[in-house]
Amino acid sequence: MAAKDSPHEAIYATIRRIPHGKVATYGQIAALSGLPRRARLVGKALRETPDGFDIPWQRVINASGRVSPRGGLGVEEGYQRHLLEEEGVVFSASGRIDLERFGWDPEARPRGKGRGSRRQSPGSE
DNA sequence: CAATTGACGCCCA
DNA sequence: TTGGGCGCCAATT
Repeated sequence: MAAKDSPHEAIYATIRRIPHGKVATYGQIAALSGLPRRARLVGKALRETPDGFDIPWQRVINASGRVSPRGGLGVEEGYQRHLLEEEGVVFSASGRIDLERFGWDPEARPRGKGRGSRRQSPGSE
């Protein structure tokens, strides 16, 4: 395959490590991939990614906590939402996700034997 | 080489 | 809170 050490690979790798039931923003992915301000590049990379790819692209959303319109065509906007709901992610009435609860925390990522840190928010719900 | 676009992010009204 | 505008950086035409 392409022997390209493009940032694409780093982006995919970062997205792959997003835990189940959580979501990350483009800027988050970009930063973790070593691309401080290249949130758009992440989006571009994902756009190049065909449906059925082995990465949880559905967990990638924008900083607004909403799924990106993706240009309007391609897949129904409800599709991504459905996938996230299946993972346990809850959408607000406005169609937004609580990044406070479902936002992936890269700093809290257990490595090695770390067991879990639970970022449970005492929210009202 | 220059201009335009873009699965974005942040600030202001 | 929601909506609109400007900015950042790279890729594409």
